Amino acid sequence: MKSRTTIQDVAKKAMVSKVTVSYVLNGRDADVRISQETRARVLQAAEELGYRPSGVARMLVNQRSGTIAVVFQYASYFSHWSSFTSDVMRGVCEAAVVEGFDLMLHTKATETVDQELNQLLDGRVDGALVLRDGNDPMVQQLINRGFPFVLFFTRNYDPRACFVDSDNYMGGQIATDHLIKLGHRRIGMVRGSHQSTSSNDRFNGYRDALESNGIACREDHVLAIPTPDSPLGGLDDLMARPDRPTAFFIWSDDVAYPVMGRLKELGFECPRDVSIVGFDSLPSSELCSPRLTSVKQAIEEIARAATQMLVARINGEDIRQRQQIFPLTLDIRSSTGPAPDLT
Amino acid sequence: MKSRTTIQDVAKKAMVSKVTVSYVLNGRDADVRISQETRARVLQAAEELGYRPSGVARMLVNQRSGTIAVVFQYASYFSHWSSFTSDVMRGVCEAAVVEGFDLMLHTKATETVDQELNQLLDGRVDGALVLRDGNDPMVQQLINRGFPFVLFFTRNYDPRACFVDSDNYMGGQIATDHLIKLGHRRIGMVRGSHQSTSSNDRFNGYRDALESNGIACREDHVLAIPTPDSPLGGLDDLMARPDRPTAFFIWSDDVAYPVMGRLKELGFECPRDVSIVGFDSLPSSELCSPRLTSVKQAIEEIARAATQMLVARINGEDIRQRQQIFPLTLDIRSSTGPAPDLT
DNA sequence: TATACTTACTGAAACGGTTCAGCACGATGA
DNA sequence: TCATCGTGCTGAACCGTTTCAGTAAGTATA
Repeated sequence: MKSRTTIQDVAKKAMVSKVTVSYVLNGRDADVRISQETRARVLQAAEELGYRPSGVARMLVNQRSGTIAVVFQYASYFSHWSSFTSDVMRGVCEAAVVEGFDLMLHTKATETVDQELNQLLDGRVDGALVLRDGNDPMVQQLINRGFPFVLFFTRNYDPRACFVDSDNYMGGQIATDHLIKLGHRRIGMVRGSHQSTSSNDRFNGYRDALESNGIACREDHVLAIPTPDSPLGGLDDLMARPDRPTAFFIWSDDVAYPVMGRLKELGFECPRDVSIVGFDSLPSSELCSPRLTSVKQAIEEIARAATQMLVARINGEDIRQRQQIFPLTLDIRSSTGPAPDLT
Repeated sequence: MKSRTTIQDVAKKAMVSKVTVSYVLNGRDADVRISQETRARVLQAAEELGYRPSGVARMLVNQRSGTIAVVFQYASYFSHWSSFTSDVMRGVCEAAVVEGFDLMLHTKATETVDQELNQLLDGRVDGALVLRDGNDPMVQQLINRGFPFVLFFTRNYDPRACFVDSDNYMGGQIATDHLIKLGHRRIGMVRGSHQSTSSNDRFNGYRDALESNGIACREDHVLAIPTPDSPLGGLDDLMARPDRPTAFFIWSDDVAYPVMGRLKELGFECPRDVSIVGFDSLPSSELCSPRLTSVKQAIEEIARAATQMLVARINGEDIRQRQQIFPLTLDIRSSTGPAPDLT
């Protein structure tokens, strides 16, 4: 295991001090003047030795790593690396390249919050993009420490926190409005976790859309997302009732697919008997049959915005707005249609 | 910008030397004995100051970062962060967590190979998982430098190189065999780049399967994957001919979808008029209509295996086998059926 | 001929840890 | 009483850079 070529090696070969090598290689012509001959000698020595400066040593002295961390939820019912995550990463990568930052991934299922914090605070990253729930204990710790981070796809209203999120409330509204306009009056929802802000916001949007149209929001038409324990449990019962929903607004496309599958098995044709609106507008929603109407988040844009906001924080710039909320749009496809006549 | 709490601060507060702090915090009881009182004092001081050791300083002295890089192709017709990439990352993350390594992402579109190398060789990572084509100039550089890395989903037969790959040749074979067994004799292919080993292997498997069944491989039945410039150009012409293929083996599912779409527009029903076999068996292939028969790679497994191999290399273990090749399977769905009678 | 100003370069300290060798002290054994 | 040993701790060197303050020599200015 031969050890790395250091700046000292280059210095010796070029018969100058390592300081000179540093100045030449970093092109700091403004600060220190180096003669052309010396410069050439240094450059050649570096070239011949195949010298690569140690980023680690640099980080240590500069107190800056030029790297940002992306922190994911480490466990969830859905896979970490779904299409959603892909879009997120694309946005983050793009923005990071532009801003000149490298990326670290923190999806590690460490034992304790403390261990996770060690990872983030050990100087290897200048800041973090956090895709955890805004109430995660770790988030509070980061706030208290004054560590530069930006939440995305979630919220935390602490005045010291920054976040970029979709307008989930609006998402619930436009999905529900669309169904109401199609004549549906009994609109069910398959909702996400009660712990998650996004989930609650979507639900509130759904409820308010109903109520502002004079439709009562019925608890018994709201189902929880399936888990390994209770996979679509309530759906069969609900659809067996005479006052069954004629449409569903569903937490996410990933959940909408199996729901559509189950409804078909139960003999309901979509959209003739029941309409479905999903959330995320995954690429697959264009391929499935019927093509799924779905609320679309500007995932890449949000990811880019969050990255830019983080970089601004790292650079100590004044953040004009610490909260950014992006509007949502509805991709109308063929899984939604006029309400059936059930009289 | 208050500077970080250092080991020195803890030492002062606990009234010991920083060496003692280091020993206590690292639990090096075997090497150096510390009294219970001192230990307690140090621990408390560290706790009260909220001390987090600098990973950077550690890396510098240990000459080891506990981090591996994942290097992606920086440009391609397909999106970086497709479902394929998701699966790859899931496998890599899992294995990295188990092995105790952190992850850096290198998808950066740097100007030159040299700049990219700087990134990898600057000591921030102990090794790299490389998802570039095996002939990428960067790969050769890494080999020459003796940098620990493992290629995956591609190959390089240099004896100093390590790789983990799918048996693409076999993939081409089983896809084609399946079609032949269904009675197809005129089987087209939409092939990938001529530069990529995987692509050539798949093609060779396809060709050999044909020929070992007494069917000539016809150049005019082989199309290139669509690019922004020539989107599915040759397909229309090919299908207009009387000796058109009755089946296609297609480079990837991502390409298969638009091909299926176009065939439908041209009035061909799948699988009645034409059968399609894709490659990757994406989740969407279960959702699209008809459900797409597709060759499946053990993506996560390969990613895990590559990660483990890399860690072994980093740890200086003797690598038993520097090449691992994983078999492929065929997910038979409804896009393939008996050959139509075209007489 | 003394003074100031460039030019070209360098020594030493710092960044925040780890490791090695060694030291002071009290207890033990001969 | 002296050598030996174990215990508990520390000084100094080191990892590979950058930065600050300075120095020595040559050149222009007065």
